[in-house]
Amino acid sequence: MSRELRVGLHAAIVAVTGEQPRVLTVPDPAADLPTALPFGPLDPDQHRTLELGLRAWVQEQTGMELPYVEQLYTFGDRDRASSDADGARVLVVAYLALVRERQLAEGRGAWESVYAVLPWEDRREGEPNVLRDHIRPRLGAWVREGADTATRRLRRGRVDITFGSDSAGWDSERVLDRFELLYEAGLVAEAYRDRAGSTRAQPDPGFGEPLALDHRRILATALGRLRGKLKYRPLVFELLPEAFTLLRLQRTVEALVGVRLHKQNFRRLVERGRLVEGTGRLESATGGRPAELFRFRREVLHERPAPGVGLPGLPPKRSRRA
Amino acid sequence: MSRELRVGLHAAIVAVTGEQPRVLTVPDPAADLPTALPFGPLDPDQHRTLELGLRAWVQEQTGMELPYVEQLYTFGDRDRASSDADGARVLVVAYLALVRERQLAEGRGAWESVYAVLPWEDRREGEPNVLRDHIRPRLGAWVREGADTATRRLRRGRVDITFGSDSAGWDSERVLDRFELLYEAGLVAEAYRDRAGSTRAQPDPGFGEPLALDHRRILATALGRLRGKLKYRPLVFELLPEAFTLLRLQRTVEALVGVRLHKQNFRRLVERGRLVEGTGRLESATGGRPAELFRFRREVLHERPAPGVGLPGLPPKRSRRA
DNA sequence: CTATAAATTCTCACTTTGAGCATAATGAGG
DNA sequence: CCTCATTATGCTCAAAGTGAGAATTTATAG
Repeated sequence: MSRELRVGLHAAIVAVTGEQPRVLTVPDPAADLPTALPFGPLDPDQHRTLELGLRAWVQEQTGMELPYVEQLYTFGDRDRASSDADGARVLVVAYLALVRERQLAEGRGAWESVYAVLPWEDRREGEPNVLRDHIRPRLGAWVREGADTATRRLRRGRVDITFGSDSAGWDSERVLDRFELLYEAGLVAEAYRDRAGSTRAQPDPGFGEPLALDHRRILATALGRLRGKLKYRPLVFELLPEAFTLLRLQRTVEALVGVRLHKQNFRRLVERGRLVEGTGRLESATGGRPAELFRFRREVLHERPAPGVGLPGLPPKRSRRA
Repeated sequence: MSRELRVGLHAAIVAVTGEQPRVLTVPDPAADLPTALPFGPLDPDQHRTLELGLRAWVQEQTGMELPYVEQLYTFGDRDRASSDADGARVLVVAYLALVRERQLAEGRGAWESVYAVLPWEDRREGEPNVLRDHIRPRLGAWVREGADTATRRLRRGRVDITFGSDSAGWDSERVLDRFELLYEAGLVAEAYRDRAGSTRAQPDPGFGEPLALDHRRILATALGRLRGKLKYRPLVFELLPEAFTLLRLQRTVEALVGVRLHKQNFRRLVERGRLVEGTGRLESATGGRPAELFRFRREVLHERPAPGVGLPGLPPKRSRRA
């Protein structure tokens, strides 16, 4: 007799408010951890498609309609927070959704800062201290702990390629690789949950706020996908109001990618790509010269096959000092 | 009482032999259609991860080990060839695998040409006739059939952006978009299977060989993903022998992307990216001057975060005449 | 009226692309 | 042996795209 099989639909709903990327969280139903992403089981009878099922659960738990939804990945590891208390096998189908910032009704969830969950991903002010002071040293230790030379070289290679080094730069899209590496190295709280008798003590607080279940992994997948897709699809505009200044657009991209951009070159890219058009109106609350308000040119969707914001290089502030 | 839920693991196993991309097919177990991709149900007790389950099924059905496997997408539409005969709800988790060309043991599957299944995707000799003579006209008809002006404009936009037009070029990665459009327009055999009483007669033979179940959709997803990823990951080398000439490398990329490339520029990209290194040995069966044999420089994986073959433009043969 | 903060415009050197021409090394046919 | 077809490999050049930063404009806060 075969074990029972269930499928959960989970949503990383992302918005950007006040130059911070945020993710919508709800109280964890299991209640031993504070926050979870909205999720619920697929109902084979009611839900005609997976995405409709997801929308139904999000609607029920947060009252929210989702204008943009995209499937991320299906997780099914047996030993990784994906089996129920009653021993059923549970698959997790994870989705990314993008919404504009908005108020949430009481008790219908809260916006959690993405970088509170994944602190090492925000490099807008240069490499964050937590990376230099906590993460890199402990990754270094993990490399040295490798049983033999081959293992150590392999580990060193993985650390370098995911977290960057002198030779290889920081690849903003490798969010999931970085999280998985921290998980394998036993540096994030999830590692304790899954392999109870781990060798280490509780991880440093700097290693980010864990979420319920596998939800931090889902968030990492979502952020990585979002960062990658930004470059060739005009997704940012899902996160912005109808009219916005170019600086606001830039700040929103920066918030997501976790890196500062060169202002003039960013504008050049956006304008050359004909992604926006001026509205004539001005925004005067800028603290300086008023900025023109722009709107997204929806037509690009019918003009070029792969429009996107692209990423000009960052100004050489406190970077490249790994 | 809830309907039963099952999960199928399906593999698009791709190789390139003789300048043709191929996909591994096995006899369809249901036997009313000739060929299917290898697949089998997830066993919640035996399969520790989804990928291991997939490998087990492929091993059993084809005797093949898979060096490279990547999850593609999870399909779960209730009304689209994804529910079993006995009425259970079935999810399909689709994977892409890459292997080197090899002989198959008797009755352990056969290599089917990818472009026999998706003929409109091969533009190496310019836009294929089937597109001009059959597909575009019927898509045009579908556009005109739209109930109102808005619908027609929307349809026209979708056709232009997926199949290209004067303004928008051909985007080789939109393989799935194209298949889905043909499905919606009722031009591929799958559309008949799913909505029995369709308005149209059988589709033209030029619309490609259907596969069992939803497998052509999976193949379209696989090809699109492969085409996209080729540009920033060194996947081609999974499909090539240890040593190869630069022309062979180029032909393999061309076979997958379905487009001809400019030879000198292609080489420049490959060499500047330091993706390969010469072996000193020569291949003399070229029909002209012998070519040097190269090998993949595995080190790039530890040097740059996003190496890949990139795509120089195509020579202006019979192109851009949509 | 002046300092400060942004917004907007321009420049400029440098790299990367797209295309095509030129030269080199084979085997086949005379 | 000589010539040609065939493919490999090198080289050039203009056009377009990038990275960095200077200069100019128009607000607001004293």
